[in-house]
Amino acid sequence: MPTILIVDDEKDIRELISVTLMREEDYKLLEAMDGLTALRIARERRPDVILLDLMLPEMDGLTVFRNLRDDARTKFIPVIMLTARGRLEEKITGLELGADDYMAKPFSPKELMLRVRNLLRRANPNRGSSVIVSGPFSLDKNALRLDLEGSAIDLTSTEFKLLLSMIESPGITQERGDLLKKVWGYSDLIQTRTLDTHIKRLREKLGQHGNSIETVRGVGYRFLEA
Amino acid sequence: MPTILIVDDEKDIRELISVTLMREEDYKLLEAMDGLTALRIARERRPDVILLDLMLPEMDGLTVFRNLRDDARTKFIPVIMLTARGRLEEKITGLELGADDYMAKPFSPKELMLRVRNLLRRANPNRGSSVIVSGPFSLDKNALRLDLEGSAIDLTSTEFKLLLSMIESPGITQERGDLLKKVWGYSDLIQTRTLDTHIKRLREKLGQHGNSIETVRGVGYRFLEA
DNA sequence: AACTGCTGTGACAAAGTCGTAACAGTGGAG
DNA sequence: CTCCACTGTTACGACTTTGTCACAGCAGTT
Repeated sequence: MPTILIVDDEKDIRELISVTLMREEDYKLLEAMDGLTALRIARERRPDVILLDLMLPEMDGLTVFRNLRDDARTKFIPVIMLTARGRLEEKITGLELGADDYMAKPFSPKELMLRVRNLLRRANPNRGSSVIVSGPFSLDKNALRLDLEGSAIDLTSTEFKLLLSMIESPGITQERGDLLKKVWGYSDLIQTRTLDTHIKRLREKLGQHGNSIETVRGVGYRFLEA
Repeated sequence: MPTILIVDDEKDIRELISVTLMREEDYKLLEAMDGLTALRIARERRPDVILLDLMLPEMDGLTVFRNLRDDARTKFIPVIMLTARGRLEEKITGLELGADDYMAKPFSPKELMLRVRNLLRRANPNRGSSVIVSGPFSLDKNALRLDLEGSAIDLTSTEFKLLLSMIESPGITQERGDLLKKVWGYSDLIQTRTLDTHIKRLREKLGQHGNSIETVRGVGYRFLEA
């Protein structure tokens, strides 16, 4: 079910949107009333679409938007900006910054529906399954890249496969034999330090998060859940 | 039969929920009216799902929830939070803390049914099976780790296997020969002090709970049930 | 009390495991 | 071709785990 995050400090608007959306399709709705909360929710729940009002207390909408785009976890979530009719400058700035759509209040329910559906349709195929997220880690299978707290870390393909194998089942210990088979295609029996070496290289690249990879002596390694 | 714990101080709500749930499926229901009782029941009976109202006398729902998550015995029990409609902050906090679902009162019976069934389906297969619990002990097969009253104790793989062999049938005496066969693969006849040595090391690591392992002179050892 | 068989304990050596550095082979990019 | 990042392998030190032994202590019996 698609998840939609609504960011607006006016309760009426939030309810109007909820009602409008829910009338025709099944969505999961999240709501935030201020920018900081919105950013937090966006990072943690990773909605499929964000409806972002530009008039917010404290942190204004454009700033929220920039923050969304600067963080790997939320970089690709489509955003529809909302604002009072006629504030042309904001509109221009917003679209310049890369907002995916823009709506002036008051908007018609039908229009809202259409825009949301539109974004959902075009947004999903690209990403979704190719990005795996766990805590501050975000693995992009296509780019073979790891984003850690927003900054990119290049991994070699072996390192990537290794990390992926562990991160796919966080908290579960992967036995040495299993990892060797999965990543290298070796049979279980083999006696080698290759695995250890690559674990070491991974830990180095993960920096302070290196200890997310835990050694389970006599068994293997496991990735700690966030 | 799945067990469900209802935590709410309003009798009406508890009854409403009971009636709703029992109408369609067979559940075993437990009830608690305050946080402390809820925690105790949760630890002792280990329900499959907990319905937790956030408005409770004395200890509030979020605190109860944190306590549930901090204790290895209840860490993985899915929780559905209940609260009066519109208390958005609580909802956000709850979900942030890792609540598995959330419902605003008043809720429709059908919705309740669906969410409970949903959680039951998805909760157990993944994680449940790897953790074995007995009294204050909680063995995590994945981490080869023992949680004793919430704090972690590292065990070597031999110690782990040994403890597991005994804890799987609490109260039943395991003969020396059986343990040697199970843990070490030795034949029964062998004469060795190895078993005793490892029992000793286990008792040491268990600290004050070391006497949960009882010697049955001339036969073997047994793990006392809580 | 003395005896006897079983258990607990501390010490130790052997085996096993892990992390690390160094090195060499490989293949692709320029 | 040359360079270089990537990879697998080896050697080695540090540390942990394990099994064994000798012996002290204990429980139940006589």
